[in-house]
Amino acid sequence: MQAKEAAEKLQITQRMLRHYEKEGLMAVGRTLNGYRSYSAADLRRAGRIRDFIATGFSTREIRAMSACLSDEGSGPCEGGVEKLREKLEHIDRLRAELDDKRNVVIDKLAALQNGLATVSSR
Amino acid sequence: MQAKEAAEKLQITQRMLRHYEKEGLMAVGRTLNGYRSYSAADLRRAGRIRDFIATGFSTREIRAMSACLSDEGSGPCEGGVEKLREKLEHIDRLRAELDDKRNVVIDKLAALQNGLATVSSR
DNA sequence: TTGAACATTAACATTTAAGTCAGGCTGTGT
DNA sequence: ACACAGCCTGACTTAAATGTTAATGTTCAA
Repeated sequence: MQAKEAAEKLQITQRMLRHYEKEGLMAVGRTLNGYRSYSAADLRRAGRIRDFIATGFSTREIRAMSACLSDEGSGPCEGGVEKLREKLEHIDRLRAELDDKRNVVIDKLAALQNGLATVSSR
Repeated sequence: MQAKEAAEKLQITQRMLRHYEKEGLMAVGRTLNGYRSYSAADLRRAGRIRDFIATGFSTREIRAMSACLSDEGSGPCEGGVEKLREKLEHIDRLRAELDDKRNVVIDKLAALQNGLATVSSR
């Protein structure tokens, strides 16, 4: 599969795919004419890279745990799990707080509706 | 509380605190001498900003949902929940894959140990 | 065979987070 | 009074992720 299609499937730009490659996060094969040719495995790997980056990991960090990126459960995944856990902590904290806020808003809305109901039913 | 202590509590640098301020993510009061004075609410807010940034949000995104940052469940939190959900998707995907890999490794280890056990018990 | 669509590389630009350093004020203990 | 630690601002710097553009090659269909 060539670049355009791969980028579309991954919902990222071709530029980013090239970026991953230049940063040494993945190696992509070429066809005779020199065009990049993405295998299914390449797609999966690129998808993981995309997710890592979207989650705030730098290319350096990602490179450091490239064992996590290949399909085969190869290496010891150099601290990948721990770092992900850290990220999760950040996210969980935020989510908890946001949920609280959402509940407050919902409560307010409910109170308002009750108030209206009371008024209109009187 | 002044800058140094605040930074220590949040486990970030003073530079980052100043950065948050300059980016318009938070406003910090000053004492008579011009020193920044961080209130408990400021600390909480800065902590949230830190978490958002560590989770891959840009200052622009954070600014856009600043309603999510104040202590009071004020605004409608401009898409904050949805974006967080997206981040969670990324993380969840990665976590699932990493867990799979970890399991593979664990299985291999177990197999190895079994093998050894079998051998040694023979 | 010409043009549209897609590919390539390379170079330049922008934005953001964060480090670092310089020059100067403040506050406190001796 | 002095030193020392902490604060301030501002500017320079770096690294990363992307965007953008330009110049050029390839494929394919009309």
